[in-house]
Parts: sequence; structure tokens; C-alpha cells
Amino acid sequence: MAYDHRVIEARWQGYWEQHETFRAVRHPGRPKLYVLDMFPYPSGHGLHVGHPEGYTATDIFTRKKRMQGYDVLHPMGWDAFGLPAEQHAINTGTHPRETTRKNIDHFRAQLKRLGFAYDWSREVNTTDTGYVRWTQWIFLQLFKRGLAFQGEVPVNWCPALGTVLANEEVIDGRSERGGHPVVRQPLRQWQLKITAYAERLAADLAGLDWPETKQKQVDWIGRSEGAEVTFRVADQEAELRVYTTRPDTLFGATYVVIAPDHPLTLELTTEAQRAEVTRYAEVAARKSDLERTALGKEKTGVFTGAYAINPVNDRRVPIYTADYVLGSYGTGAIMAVPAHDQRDFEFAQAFGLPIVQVVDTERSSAGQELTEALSEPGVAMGSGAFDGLSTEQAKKEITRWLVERGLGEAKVNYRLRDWVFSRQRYWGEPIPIYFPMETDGDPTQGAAYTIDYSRPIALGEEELPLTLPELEDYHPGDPQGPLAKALTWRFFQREGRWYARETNTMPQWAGSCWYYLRYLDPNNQEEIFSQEAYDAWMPVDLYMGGAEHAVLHLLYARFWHKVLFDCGVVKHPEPFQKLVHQGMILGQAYRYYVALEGGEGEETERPISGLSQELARDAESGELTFQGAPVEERWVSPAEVRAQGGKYLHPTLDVELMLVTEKMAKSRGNVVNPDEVVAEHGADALRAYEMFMGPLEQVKPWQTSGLLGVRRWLDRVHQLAQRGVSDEPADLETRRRVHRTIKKVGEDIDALRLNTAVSAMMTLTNHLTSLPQPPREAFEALVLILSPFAPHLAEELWEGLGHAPSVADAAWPSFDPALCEDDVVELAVQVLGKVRGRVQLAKDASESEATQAALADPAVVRSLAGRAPRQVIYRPGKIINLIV
RNA sequence: GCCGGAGUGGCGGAAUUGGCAGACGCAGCGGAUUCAAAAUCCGCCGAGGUAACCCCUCGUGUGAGUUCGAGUCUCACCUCCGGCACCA
Repeated sequence: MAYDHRVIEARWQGYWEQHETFRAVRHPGRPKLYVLDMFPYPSGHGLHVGHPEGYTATDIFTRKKRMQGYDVLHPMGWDAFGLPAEQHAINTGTHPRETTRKNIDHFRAQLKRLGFAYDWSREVNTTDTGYVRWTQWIFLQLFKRGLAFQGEVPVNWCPALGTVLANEEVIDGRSERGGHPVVRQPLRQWQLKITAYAERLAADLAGLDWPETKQKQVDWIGRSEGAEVTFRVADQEAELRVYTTRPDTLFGATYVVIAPDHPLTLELTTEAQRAEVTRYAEVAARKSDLERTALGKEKTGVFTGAYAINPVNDRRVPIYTADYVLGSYGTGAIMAVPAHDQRDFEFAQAFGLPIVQVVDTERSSAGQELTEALSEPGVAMGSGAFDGLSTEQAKKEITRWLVERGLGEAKVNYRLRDWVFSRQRYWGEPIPIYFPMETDGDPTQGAAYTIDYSRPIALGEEELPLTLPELEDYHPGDPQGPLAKALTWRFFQREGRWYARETNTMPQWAGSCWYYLRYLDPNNQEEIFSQEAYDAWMPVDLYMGGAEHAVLHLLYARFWHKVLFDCGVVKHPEPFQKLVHQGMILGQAYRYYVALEGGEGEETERPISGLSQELARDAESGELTFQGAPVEERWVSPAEVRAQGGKYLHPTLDVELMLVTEKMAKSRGNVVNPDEVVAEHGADALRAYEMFMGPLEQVKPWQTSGLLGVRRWLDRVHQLAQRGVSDEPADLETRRRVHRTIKKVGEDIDALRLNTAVSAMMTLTNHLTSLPQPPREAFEALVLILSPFAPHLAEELWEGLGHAPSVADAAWPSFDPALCEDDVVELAVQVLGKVRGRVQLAKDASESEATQAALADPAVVRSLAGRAPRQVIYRPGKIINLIV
């Protein structure tokens, strides 16, 4: 008998809202817990089934902790700046604020229908002026500390989006969002000096309870130790600094490569080579990352005509320019050691440059020509006084030798780049900076002007927030961004002089860098947050969110936090103690094929099994074919499939189907809409099912049939209550099961093993169902431990048991450890490691007792076949193994 | 290519320090209920052999190893997923 989730869920959501059940309040003497969900971007598509996964997990965790007496802060908000709303504004003229407000209302309603225990009074929205003010305030702190600066740097200009993208937002030469082509182009950009914090960002990871994300951040920061070495340029007054991690191979440097965009490249190029080098540099500058990687592995480059002097042996080595050397890393120039670096090796082969081995490694054999670089460590050779030293020693000794002669120094480099912080966009936080300018009239009326970008002036903190102007037209295109068109906003007079505001805005990452701090005190008008609020809740004890933010968001937020730490604004060096990533939820659909046969106009479709082995892929076009005929994929949703004897069949056609699990996509018909699930099966069923699917961190496929199974379980729990509880004391077996389940569910929630917690409760439910009437103590315990998972149903049942609401305020049940352990256990008896029998034994039975009991088992006797055990391995409570 | 993670029934998954592989759920099969169906309830449910019951053999991606005993530990390999990708 199914309960009516519509009535129950609406009723209790109303109750919680009315009673502010989940308002976060600190009580003296109680432990605090700050649990944070990554706040969503409120897109026009609404919630998808992936959102409730992480949110439910933290909801269960916090509800349980509340019941155990913790003061809990569990807030929610909106990362509401972003391109889609602006794109919508460009297309329709609707103000992004309008779109954003509508989307947020939709999201909030959806989240409330899921019954999450958020403190909604702390909701934050990154686009509120009251929030933007403090985002800008943090920017000013960065600016004052010299961590925000402008640079004319080659950036990733995306013509289609009319904006600049960070390196991280460019994937294979295309924009991460939209997949538009990206080209390199110099532009004035604000940047944040995250590299100044590289060392601390890497080092402080050590103390954090984070998953493999730590390693990703370490890799992203990419610390490397090496040396900078000075090469004199022959016949010129110039010097060239190179960076190397292998100073021990200096004797093997047979040429030098300088990046095409290095400031010295054209300067040291000889007249004869100038035209060719110039052309190469121009082509390289225009190349997008896509072209560079697609044209790929072939090394290109041009001889500059100049030579450098290798400082260790005074040899003249040619200087090339090549785009495999990046201007933005190290010194923008390298010494090439083809014998011991694969990239240099490939270049040397392509250009016929000498390859000189200077490290003897296990792979090298005398006189053999190298077929690839020997990059592993070994023993120095051909390196004069340094011969015989190990690679480690040689690095040290040669570096010391260089330092003593003023030819080089030890140097640490990072792969991490400074953060390009400007966006040429409307829907973002205005950067609170203005510039002096020259003008012969009123620039708001079209007078000519020149802006002096070299003298940025910070807005006063009391002038914040700097709000966005209203625009008629949101189209980008001007490299200065759409704000450049708002003349009366952009230009203003102060003490008779004209000034121009910065027209770039901040990237979407800005607001999400510090939102966890604003939740502490979201309505504070005077300060970013009060010290009391900070001390009450920080740091974040558990942070839950998608692994796609493992590097960028989490690195940027840690960076800002450390800056605020240095400013004395926050007291902890790290914001997020424990981090968990929920896994993605995939969709499932069943595939078959159709072969398109017959000519034009009279095509027929022949269905083919989704498991067919006879399909071939055309080598040229990549199209699927079946016996020469073109083939198309067709999809059937799980609800329509006929299952028969372990096979899946098409509902009408006689073909077998293949189950395919992949990312949800409209084209596959495998998208699950949470609103529909809630309406049809209830929020409690959705919540419990998403937890039951499997381990939280794992990628898992959505199976509607599995959801139905969970709903049936909730119905059985509800049915138990309908039967009426018995006030007779529970039998021992039932009490044991109850206490064990309380223990297991509690431990599982603490460890976020929510899938096994659900199955433990199912097992207990099955047992209680087998009794004529569920004993009150047993059923009440079940309702309590169920309440974090299925809070609406639990409230209803709790009230039905005669208790005053809310079950969320009830105490988490305790268990009796003695009842969780058996005194008599069933022990498996092995003979030669194979289970042959089972005996009932006291948990702490002695070895002789155990052996005796084992030898009394007829099946064991049979297996022994008259042989006497030579050795007995007995592990009390676990196993007894007889060796013959 | 490099770095991480994972491979267990028809499907999702369980097995907490090496100790009864497959908990729990889905699907499937059989039965009860029903005029019938849905819903619900009960039973069976890794493969093979034998078969009234019992019992035997094999079985956690592949191959080796350690151990009385391996899904779990070690080595090599294969496949899939995620991240990075000329960072000197």
C-alpha cells in the first residue's frame, strides 16, 4: 500500500519553513559543524539529478549531527554571474538580472521540494550588490598588496564569444563553454599574482583531508627545481638566461632555443636570418593552441644566425627559435641537450644537430647510436671534472660551480601561471579601478580622449559597491567589453578632471572564491563578516562538490583565502578541512541498429541486434556499416524494454538490445528530470535512492527500477506503522538487530557510506515485517535513523507514534555495544583452506574446544577421510582451518 | 605519452584489520491472492556436474607469486574512466 507522498512532503516542508527548524544557531558548550555544498549556477534548465546527490549526502550528514547535539551551519546560495544569462540578454534583450532572478526562484523551489535542511535565511547571491561590494573589497585588498596588476599579454581571444578566456578555459584550442575557436592576441588584462602563493598552495595541501584532488593541484602547480644559467651571445653584447632542471647535462648542450615571443629573439637574430625569424615568430604568435597541438608532434623552428657560448666549455652553439619552447615558462629560453631530453632529441634529429651523450645510464651502451633520449638518471661522463658523479651530485656540483663564477643560480619554477582576471563582459562584478585620462571636451558626449592605463587608481572602500550600468545592448565585440559603451557610467569628473572606469569585469570564479565566508554573516552591512560569526563557524568542516572543480575553483578559493589570511581577515590558513567529490550520475538507454537498405526514395530500415558482431566501421568516413549498407544507432528507453530470460528485447521489433551507460543527453533519451521523479515517487524516495545507488564518490548509472525498489521499501516502512506498534518488549533477536543497525547506520553516515546504511535499514525493515507486530522500541529506532534519509516520511511516522514534532530535534538513538556482538557465533570450518562445515561456538572458545567441535561435524569428518589434522589454525570468531 | 582511479552474477552494488564471495536492491522464474489484471505477499535465483535431499568442481579482468587461507597483499600485463599534455 503506497503512502501519499504529495500530502506528507508538502505538509512537513511547510512545517520546517514555518518553524525555522534548521536555522543555524550557536549554543554555548555545543560542538559546531560547518558543512558546505558547492553552490550551483542557476541555469535555465533547472536542477538535474546530479545536484541532489551531493546535497542529499550532506543533508543526511548534518541532520544526523544535529540529532547528536551539534550546532550545524548548512547554507545554500547562488553562483549567479555567468555567460548563459548574458548570452540570453544578447539574444533577447532581457536584462541578465531578470533571467537570473527567475532561474534562482526556480532552483530554490526545486531544492525546497527535496526537503533539504538548509538555513534559508543565509542564502547568498553573488550578483546582489550587497555581495558584489565585498567581492570588490577583496579585489582592492589584492590590488593594495600588489597582487592585482595589468599586463599586455597574449591572451586567448575568442572572437565568437567576444571575450578572453583563461588558459584553463581553453580545451584543445576551443572555448570550454561553447567550443568556439580561440586565437592568441595581445590585450591589456588584469591578472592576479597567484604564482606568489604557489609554494604555500602546494605545501599546505599536506594537512588537508582531501582525496586525489590534492595530487591534481600539486601537478597543476607543477613545482620544479633546477638552475638558471647565463649563456653569452657570441660576437654580441647580449646574454641569454636559460632555465634547466638538468644542470648536470650542461656539457651535452649542443644548441640553445629561444621562444619566438622572447623579447631578445629579434634583437639577437642576424641580418641574414631576420626575415625568416620574423615570419616564424608572427606565425607562432597567431597560432592557437589547437593548431600547435594538431600540427603536433613535428618540431618546427628557425636558426637565428646567432651563437651562444656554453659557459662550461666555451663551445659555440647555434641559437634557434622554436615554438616548442614557451615564452611564458622559466626564462623563455632553454639549453638543448638532445641526448637526454626527448623534445630536444626530436628537434636535433629534424635539424641535423649534434647529439652528445654526457650521462651514462643503464640503458646506454658504448658506441650505440641513440634512438631516443636517455632522460633517466645515471653517472656523468664527458663532463670534465664532473665525470663519475651521480646525476643528483652532478646537479649540485655544477650548479655550485656556476654560482661561484656568477654564471648561474639555483632556481625553482612553477607551471602555474598568473590568473587572467579580466573578462570583456557585462554580467560580472565591475573592477573597482579607474584611470586618469586626457580629453579636449566631454567624453560622454563623444569628445576624443586618451586613457592612461599605466596609472590605475583604486576606488575608495566607502565608494563600494560599484554597480553595473543599465545597457540597451549587451553585444560584446569591443575588446574593452560592453561596459565601454556606457559612456556616462564609464567617464566621470572629479575635482575638474576626467577619469575613465575600468570596463573589464571579473570572471565567474570571483564570487565563488569566498562565498563560504559570506554565509557566516550574510546580512552584515558594515563588515565582510563579524569576528563572532567567523569564530562561531569557521573553518568549513566538510566541503562537498563535483570533481570538475578539483583544480580551478578550489585553487582560486584557497589563494584568496591565503591573501585574506595575510590581511588578517581570516584566522585559518586553509578554508576547507575535508573535501569529498560526489560521482556523476549517468543515464542508461538500450541500443539497436537499423541498416538502411534500398535506393533513393525507397529506403527500408532493417533492424539489427544491438549486440551484433557483424557491424563494421568504414575506414574513411568512420560511419557504421552492415554488409555494406549504412547503419544508424537507435535508442530505446529502459521503460519500454521487454526483458525475457536475461535478454533485453525491443518492445515491437524482434531484436535484442544492448545496454549502454553514458552521460545523460537529450539525443539518447536518457535524461532524468528530478521534478518528475519527486512528483511521481516523492522526494524521500529520490533522496534514499540516490544514496542507495552506490558509493557516493563513484560514477553510477541511474536506474528508475532501482528507484522503485527504494520506494517499495519506504512503503513497507509506512505499512509497519499502519499495522500498529506493539508495546510488548522486543525479543532478543530483534533487539540485537536494532542495536546493530543503529551502530552501523551511525558509523556509515559519519563515513559517508550512505549506500550501505540504506541496505542495513532495509534488512531491519525486512525483519520487522516478518514479526506479527513491530515492537515500539524497534520501530521508533528505525524511524529515527531513517529520518535523515527520508525526513518527510519520518516526521509523519514520528508524529504517528505519539511524539511532538520535529523528529529532526529528537536525539539520535544510542546502541548497547553488548547487543551488537554475538556470544555464540557460527564458525566456518575449513579443511585445507576449503569450507567443509559450520559449527556453533562461543565467541571466545578455546582452540581445543573449537577443534573438538569441528571434528564432531559429520561433513568435516567426511572431508578428512580418516586423516588426522597435522596443524590447526584457529582465529576466534573468524575461522578454523584444519591442515592434514 | 605522463599522473590518478576502477575492473565482482543479467544490472546497480556488498564483503570495515587477509578468514563462509555475491549482503541489500533491480531484473528474471515459480507460487498465493484475483473473474482477470495491476498492486501486494511468499519462495527460487553465479556457472557446471549429480540430483528427492545431500554433495562435488569451477568462479571476483589476465598471468605469476606470498600465505594454512587472497576480491583484499606483491610483481607483470590487459581493458575502461577521469585529469594533464611540448612546463625544459
